Amino acid sequence: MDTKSQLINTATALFQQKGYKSVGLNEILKACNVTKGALYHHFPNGKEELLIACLHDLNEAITTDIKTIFKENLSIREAIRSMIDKLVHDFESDGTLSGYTFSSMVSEMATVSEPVRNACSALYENIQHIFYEKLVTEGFSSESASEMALLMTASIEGAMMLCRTQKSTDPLKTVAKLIPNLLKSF
Amino acid sequence: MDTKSQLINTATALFQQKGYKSVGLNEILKACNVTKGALYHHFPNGKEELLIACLHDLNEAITTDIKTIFKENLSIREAIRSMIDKLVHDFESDGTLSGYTFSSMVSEMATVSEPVRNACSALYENIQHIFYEKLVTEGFSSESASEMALLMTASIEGAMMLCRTQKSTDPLKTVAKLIPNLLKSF
DNA sequence: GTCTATAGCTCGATAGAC
DNA sequence: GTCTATCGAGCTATAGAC
Repeated sequence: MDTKSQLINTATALFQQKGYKSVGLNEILKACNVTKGALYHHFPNGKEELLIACLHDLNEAITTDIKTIFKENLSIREAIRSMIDKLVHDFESDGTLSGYTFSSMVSEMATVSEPVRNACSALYENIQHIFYEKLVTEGFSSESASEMALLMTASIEGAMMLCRTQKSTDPLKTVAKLIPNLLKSF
Repeated sequence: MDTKSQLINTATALFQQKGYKSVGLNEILKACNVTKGALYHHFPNGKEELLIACLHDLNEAITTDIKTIFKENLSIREAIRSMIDKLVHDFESDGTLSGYTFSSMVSEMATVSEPVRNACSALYENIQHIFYEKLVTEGFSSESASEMALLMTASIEGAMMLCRTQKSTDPLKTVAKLIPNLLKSF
């Protein structure tokens, strides 16, 4: 793998685990055996540029990931369930919440850097849009679909936060169990 | 107000806005005209001890706040609505999300410091417990009530995250609108 | 209980050789 | 494109006078 991708992959994982400010450049560089000179060659604007690259990368990864799941599962109920199963499985296997979460980046940087806030905003919008489209093909009205997509995104992201504080996957499991009920309520 | 409370109040607001690591001790001290010596007199273990004090303080503030709202509003639907109205109003008036959110503290510190993670965990549990009790008095079964309390907490916290990225209060408003539907679905 | 001064460290970023 | 050496700023924390 080329140096640039290596940096992005390592940094993304570390940022998701510990947050943006908690991870120093030296830690990233050491983890993937790259030197400072190489980093600043690929990212002349330094750490923040690297973060934005990570967010763009994450955007593509998450989008294709969710789309694949949605293609393999006919109903949205099954799709959501297998999506959350994947998050739960990842969390249980490596102990870190790396999946579709970037709350650490959002809450640290959204109030501080506009470019970062925009990248995060685009990411959430993409996720919601995938949910939205699936819901519309299942017969939801445009308005209901966009509201539901928002609620699903929010409750999953919020559940990940609870998982992190509790060191448990129960919150995600509960949300997964309840989402079908929500869909019924429309 | 005494120095200690002053430090806690100022630090809490700044941590909520910018996150834990983004706020330096100097910034806090300057904002409330206190010197380093005074800080380390009240919090010998430094910044992290101050953070934990902020979380405990926030815990009490949020708990009494929500309990008051729940006393004034008979149905849980009205209570949730007026609770979220308050969050929306605060966000729109001062532009920062200071309300019942500490996601920045969670995502930065939960994986790094156990004492902080425990304080955050206790805070989420308290909030959920207040919801839970209200739901039980409204006739929900114990199991349904605790599931719903979790879903409500998660979706509200997730919605705040979306509000921050979008610089808009719409996500919170949408969630407020949908929660009654959720309650119906049980 | 509060002040100043400063230690000691890590950070992100830069310069210049190769 | 990658390396090392280094800068200057900012950080948390400490020491000691008052």
